[in-house]
Amino acid sequence: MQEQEKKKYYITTAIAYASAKPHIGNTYEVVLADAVARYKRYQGYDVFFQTGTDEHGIKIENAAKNQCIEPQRYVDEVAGTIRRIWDLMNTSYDKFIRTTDEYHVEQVQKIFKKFYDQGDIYKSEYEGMYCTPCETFLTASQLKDGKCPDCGREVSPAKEEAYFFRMSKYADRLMRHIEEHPEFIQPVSRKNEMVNNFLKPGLQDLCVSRTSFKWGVPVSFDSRHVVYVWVDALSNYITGLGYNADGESGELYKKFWPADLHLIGKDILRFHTIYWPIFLMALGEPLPKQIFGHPWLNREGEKMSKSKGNVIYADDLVRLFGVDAVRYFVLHEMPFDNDGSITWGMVTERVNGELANVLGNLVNRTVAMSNKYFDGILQNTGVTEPVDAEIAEAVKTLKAKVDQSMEDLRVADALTEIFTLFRRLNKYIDETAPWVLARAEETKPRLATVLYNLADAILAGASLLHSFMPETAEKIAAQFHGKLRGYEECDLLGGIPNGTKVTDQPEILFARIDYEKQILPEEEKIKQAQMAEVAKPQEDKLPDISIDDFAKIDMRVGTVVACEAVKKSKLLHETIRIGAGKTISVLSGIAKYYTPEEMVGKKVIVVVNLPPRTMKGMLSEGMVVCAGDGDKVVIVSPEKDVPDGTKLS
RNA sequence: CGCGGGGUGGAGAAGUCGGUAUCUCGUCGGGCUCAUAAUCCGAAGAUCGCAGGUUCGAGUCCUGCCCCCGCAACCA
Repeated sequence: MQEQEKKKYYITTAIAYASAKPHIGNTYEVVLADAVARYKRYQGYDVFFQTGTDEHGIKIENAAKNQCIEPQRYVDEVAGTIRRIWDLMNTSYDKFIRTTDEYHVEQVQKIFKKFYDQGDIYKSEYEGMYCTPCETFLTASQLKDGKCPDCGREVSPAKEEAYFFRMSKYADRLMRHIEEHPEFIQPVSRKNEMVNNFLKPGLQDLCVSRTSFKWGVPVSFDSRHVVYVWVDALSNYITGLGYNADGESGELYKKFWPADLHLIGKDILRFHTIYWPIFLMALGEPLPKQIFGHPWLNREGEKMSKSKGNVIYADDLVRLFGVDAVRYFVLHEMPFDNDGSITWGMVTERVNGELANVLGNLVNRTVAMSNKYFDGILQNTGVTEPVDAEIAEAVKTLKAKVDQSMEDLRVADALTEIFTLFRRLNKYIDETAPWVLARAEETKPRLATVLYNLADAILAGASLLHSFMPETAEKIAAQFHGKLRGYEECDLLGGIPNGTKVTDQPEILFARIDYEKQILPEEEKIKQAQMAEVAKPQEDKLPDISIDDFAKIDMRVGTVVACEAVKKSKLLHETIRIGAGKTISVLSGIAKYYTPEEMVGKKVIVVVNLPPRTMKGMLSEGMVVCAGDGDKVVIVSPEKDVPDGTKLS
């Protein structure tokens, strides 16, 4: 970079929805952004890193109602939790914006008005399914079994007055922008998805206001409406910098907008690559330079969910492994465009195999030898061997490699490169065999240089590591009583002054962890606690019925005599014997939980007096009684053997 | 034929413009003893989902098929 003025770099994460405590998958995004932000600062950029919380919407309104508190109090609490976790992860954000902040609300109102005045927003009617008790509109995709996902009750079609944004007006311009800026949507594989699925078929106008709930930014010229999520949430990227829709924007805005990078989850890529640019076009503001939709961190292929007791939270991880171990894990373990995976066992393996064995042990043995052979004094005597050049070369090329990886946002690769240096240094120790050099007086000068080189190269590596694991890098520097190096000199050796004394009390950077003893019991505890929390009593008890109502249900014991999976569905097709020579055909949505083989021979309970129904072209004449909900389903069987056809009462 | 993503040694991944298949973990054998039962070296192990095709040559390009994962539908 030239000596001129520092280049600016504005990076944001998506703002976190303040309805619940974020799990490690959500936390990953901020850590990733933090690593990028820190590295850019290290390279000399003037960085502004913004994150925050999205605090409006019906979900929050309802959650607050359930706790009998004001929505504002509710979001204050959750936003506090979120910010505490971001801080716990040692993220270096410059600004934490909340969509309930006054300046934000004011600007959102102005932006909305401006769109309306320009004719980009018009009033119409929103049609959809409506759940009356919850007072919520639901899209087809939100419905669960055709019913309300929250209360499970019937929904009915309804209309609501709403404002819409005329997306079509800007679609061509956006399409052109995307084609002309191949780097705009990252990873590129997602670009086609957006273009083919949303732009090419023609953009639908977007509903941007609601009257069905109150907890949102009021529309200034129509008090029955509140601004619906996207205009509100996306605007944070400019309001946080002091954007002013009808006047002079603040200095920060002038300096930092447009954003260099919006780092978001792949699920909301559509909103950031289509709606957000169009809003900006409508405002006459420049578009962000790049939007990166990162993959998800899953739990061994499954989604995290409390009812499975497999949600992993950042604070639990930090308690058991330490901040930098968690940062290392999420940054290193995430592939570039596939979803990543996390388990307690995997984190343990990484901590032991890489942080303790490769890095921690390297620092430890280097410090220990310096103390043992030279009372901790580092001295470059100039006695070199050809192998030293290889180390110098490794240090020199490391910077370029990390630069390139970070440029491509391949943060995991950058970390791998740094650890490749540490592995190389472990090898260097074996190649030079300091303990052999220590045996004779005449090889002592060589020994001194070897230890000096080691310390020197470790410091260089630690300097580059700082963006990813700040605490660890500083701890390493402290052990050598040295300083982390600036970007300009981190690829050069010889930076340690001769005579520097290393610590005589080496600290273990990462202790090895015994999974069975230290982690497993904790993991179990956490799991139990989550499942207990989810097991809700009373609450969703159905209305009372009479004994007569119950008597109307004809349930029989049956035996599955044949069973096959129905192709391309979640269905199993069972043939069930419900009496001598009498069988019925039943379809059940349990293919995810049982294989056809294990179903055959099972005793089940069948409801036999339901009207037959056709699914996937096959007839179902009854229903197998199961226990459970969407996440876990088990078949109910009689506790002792009874003949098929036995009635339940 | 719903949309999208993916199938590479036991596990997880890399593989840019087609040219000897790479890394980490694990396994086995060996070395070393400074170090956190750490470290270093070596070996075994992949017909790169299957079948065709283009090519002097394909994990990499084309066609068809199979399987897995999200989302949608179905889930009496």
